[in-house]
Amino acid sequence: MFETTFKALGEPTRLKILRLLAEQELCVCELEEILEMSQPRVSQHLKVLKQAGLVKERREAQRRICSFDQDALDQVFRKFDCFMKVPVNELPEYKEMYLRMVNLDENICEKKACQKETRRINPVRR
Amino acid sequence: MFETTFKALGEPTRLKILRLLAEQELCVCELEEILEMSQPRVSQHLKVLKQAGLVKERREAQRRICSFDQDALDQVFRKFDCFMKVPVNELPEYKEMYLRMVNLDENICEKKACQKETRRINPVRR
DNA sequence: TTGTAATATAAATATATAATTATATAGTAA
DNA sequence: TTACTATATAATTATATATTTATATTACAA
Repeated sequence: MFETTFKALGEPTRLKILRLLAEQELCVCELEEILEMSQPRVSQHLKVLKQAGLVKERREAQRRICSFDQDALDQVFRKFDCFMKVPVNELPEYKEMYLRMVNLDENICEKKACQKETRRINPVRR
Repeated sequence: MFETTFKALGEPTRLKILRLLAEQELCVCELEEILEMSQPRVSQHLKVLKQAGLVKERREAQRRICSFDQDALDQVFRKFDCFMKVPVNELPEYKEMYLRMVNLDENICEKKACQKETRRINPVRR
């Protein structure tokens, strides 16, 4: 979920498209002209932005007029902020990791070294 | 700059690492244990996070203890917010695009079609 | 209804990123 | 010193993403 948004934002062409759409709505061929990029290139990046919910689109004759959804972005950022600040044990998807974290041995690294040793003595082969 | 941050955030393993570090500081081998991932894998993702300025590191004997830099993240988000909201003509790196945007022809798309036609009549060959 | 404008999508290729495996380094403790 | 612990880095391989080229779709105008 956050991954989709951040991935969408972490690409220079998409960031440009988004910044331009924040200024005014534009159709694909206008973006093509402004960015000096091919139509499929623009089109495909727009698809990613739409899938991430950052761009909305309205139809007018043959054209698809794209606009930036500021509210959607704000909402993701707010949710991300919560995600990062809530105690990790309240995140179901982190349950297992949380358990391993609280059970961390003081000498975890040496323990691993010990396991390595064991493995060297009784190696598992296939 | 934003690209680096968003790219760092837009990858599931790095997001997990960051979320864990938001809970408490951890050394590489502890992350290894919690995430059940290989040492180079953790190490390389940490490198990306450090380069993006999201993770700081302190040394204690052989260990490198990593921590999440919440302030750095907040600052990037604030700057990104400004970047998205300032008028685009105030962004030097968008100067050329801005000019093309304000000079957009009403019939930009048809114009392109016309250029295509010209190209078909006088094709450029090598 | 036919041609064409605007856009999408598929296929092929190029490029970037991630993961694994192997090796190097730097600090520590015997 | 020497051996080892913790981590980094390099090289290789695997995988994902971006770009280009070619083609399909859909709405409109003649």
